[in-house]
Amino acid sequence: MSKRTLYSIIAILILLGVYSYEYFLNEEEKAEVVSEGKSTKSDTNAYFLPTSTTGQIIHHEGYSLSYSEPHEQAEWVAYELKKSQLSNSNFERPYFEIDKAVKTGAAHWRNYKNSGYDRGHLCPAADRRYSQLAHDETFLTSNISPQKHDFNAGIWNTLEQKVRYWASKYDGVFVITGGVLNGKMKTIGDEAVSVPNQFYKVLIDNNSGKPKMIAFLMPHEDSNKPLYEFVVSVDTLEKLTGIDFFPELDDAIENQLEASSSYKGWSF
DNA sequence: CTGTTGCGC
DNA sequence: GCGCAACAG
Repeated sequence: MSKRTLYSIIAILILLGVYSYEYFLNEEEKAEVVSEGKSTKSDTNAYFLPTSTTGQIIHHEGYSLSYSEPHEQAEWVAYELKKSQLSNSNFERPYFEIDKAVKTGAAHWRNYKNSGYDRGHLCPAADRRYSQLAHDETFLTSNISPQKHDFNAGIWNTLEQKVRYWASKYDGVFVITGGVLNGKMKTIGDEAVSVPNQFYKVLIDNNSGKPKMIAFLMPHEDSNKPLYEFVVSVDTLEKLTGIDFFPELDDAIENQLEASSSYKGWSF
């Protein structure tokens, strides 16, 4: 091997090293931007963003949300729960933090202190256990709504567990959830965080060929009724909230699926 | 799993 | 305010 050839090889190796290093840095920067909620999630077949009635959509690494400043909480939180993301890792509960990506200023956790209400996760911590970052991110106050403890630890928890069951059974589901920010509501704390009178959840499974949907609307109180008694059509929720849940979906399919309050195809 | 409260620093 | 332990449905 000539000296010249040797130098060429060394030069190529150095260039590769520098390139890899820069690529690595870019990846880091991207992750940083996402966690600050500044980037835009690309529209994939698996990612459905509802419309925002507030004009403030924020993207985090593990979920997106639309923040309602008057009510100091999200009007919806949306995320895909893949089967591969289901995890048993048990992270320690971090402290709640103000979501700095909310330009109008997200609520402080102090509003909930001694209020008698739980800091209820909208995107459950248990749905984001595939990484420490994703898990800890669910403890931003933009992902929290005041919930009665009996409700949160009761039927709402049961529903969240059912979502994980479906994510496993159907190889992933897309989830949209929030409180109904309508009508007369009690408020808590100095910042007057609204206490929703109802909570909803909308699911779409687009992994089995033809998409299927199911929606739940629950009064803000615990119940012993079976989950399927709370199934409503997506149309009902859209009328109630003013949110268009699947604007990207083909209109014909959207109309048909959203009108249905049948839970056929969803195994309880 | 879903959470809160109390205590020491 | 943070870290940790104890407790409740």
